[in-house]
Amino acid sequence: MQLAMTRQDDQANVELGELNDLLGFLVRIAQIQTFDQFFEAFDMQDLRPGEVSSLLVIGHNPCIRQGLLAQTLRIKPAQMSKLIRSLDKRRLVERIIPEDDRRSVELRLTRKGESVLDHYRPMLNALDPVQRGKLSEDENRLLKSLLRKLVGLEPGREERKQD
Amino acid sequence: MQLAMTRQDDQANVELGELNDLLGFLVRIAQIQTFDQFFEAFDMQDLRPGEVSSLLVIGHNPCIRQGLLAQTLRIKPAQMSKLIRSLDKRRLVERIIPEDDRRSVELRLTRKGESVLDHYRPMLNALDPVQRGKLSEDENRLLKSLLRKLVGLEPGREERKQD
DNA sequence: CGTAAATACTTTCCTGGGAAACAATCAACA
DNA sequence: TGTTGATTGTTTCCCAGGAAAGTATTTACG
Repeated sequence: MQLAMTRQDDQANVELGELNDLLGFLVRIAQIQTFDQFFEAFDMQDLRPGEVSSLLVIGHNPCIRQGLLAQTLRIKPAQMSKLIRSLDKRRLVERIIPEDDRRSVELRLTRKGESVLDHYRPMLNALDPVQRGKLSEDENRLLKSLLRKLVGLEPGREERKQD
Repeated sequence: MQLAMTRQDDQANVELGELNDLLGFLVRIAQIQTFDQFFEAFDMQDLRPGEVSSLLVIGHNPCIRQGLLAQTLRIKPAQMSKLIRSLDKRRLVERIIPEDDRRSVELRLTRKGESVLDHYRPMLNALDPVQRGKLSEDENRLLKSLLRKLVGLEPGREERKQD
């Protein structure tokens, strides 16, 4: 058997230059990698990242309005519309048109949605960089904290309280 | 004039739940934000992120092969093909078919490519979170360092040498 | 009340990026 | 040398996601 090494594989000595110091580039690489890992973990579950995060937020905020959900997850309203329609078709969420504003849509998890979420929730742990041996506990906590600060999100639990 | 505040704007008190602690989510938000900032800075320059990073890497690695460039930037070969074709059409890069392997393509910046790059390079600084007042110097350095570790990239300059 | 503007979501259309099939070239080896 | 298989890049086709226009409902105000 041959060494499956081609000239292409000397990726190591490509000089990245200022790219290696450009946050946007690093974030993009991290994004690709985390997405790959997601699809690896959720393989064949026909649940996509946006759907999982939508289910999570709906679960924590029953009767949240669709527009607010979209805004929270940085998903464009047009796309959220399709996404929710799909979740609705699969009976994972319930669309409620409130009487006091019939333009809007309120969202709740169905029983089925809750159980699906409970079932797949453990998989999220598999995505943890600590689990994957990429970072230490401290590094992981620090990284997330810095990212939250970068994007202007509220501090996580472990940063708010000291217990 | 009315307060442009609608019920939708109480985004602050949406409970993110475990999402707030999920690295993949934070990375996605950061990605969206850095992309927005890129397009803000490079507005109307018809240079897209992948094109800028390609130019940068080609500049630092003259005669790099197209496949290796794609692999380095995590851009799929099919897309790199179009991207390079576009840069070629605009005379920013030169495609060289080497005699010793006529399947492959070697890339160099043209004179025009170099000057375009030099001209827009300062804009990259505008994307720096320190410049934008989002992070301190130390936080920025730390964040990038952690991201590099997460994705398995070589440490940056400031981590290698201590001068 | 009635009309105009704002809001919330949806639909339509289009572009960018991915997967898979393809073409060209090179390497291996009888 | 000739044939098989691997490598490199390209083309084709398809789908997710974005922008803009459209629909329904509500609010503002004369």
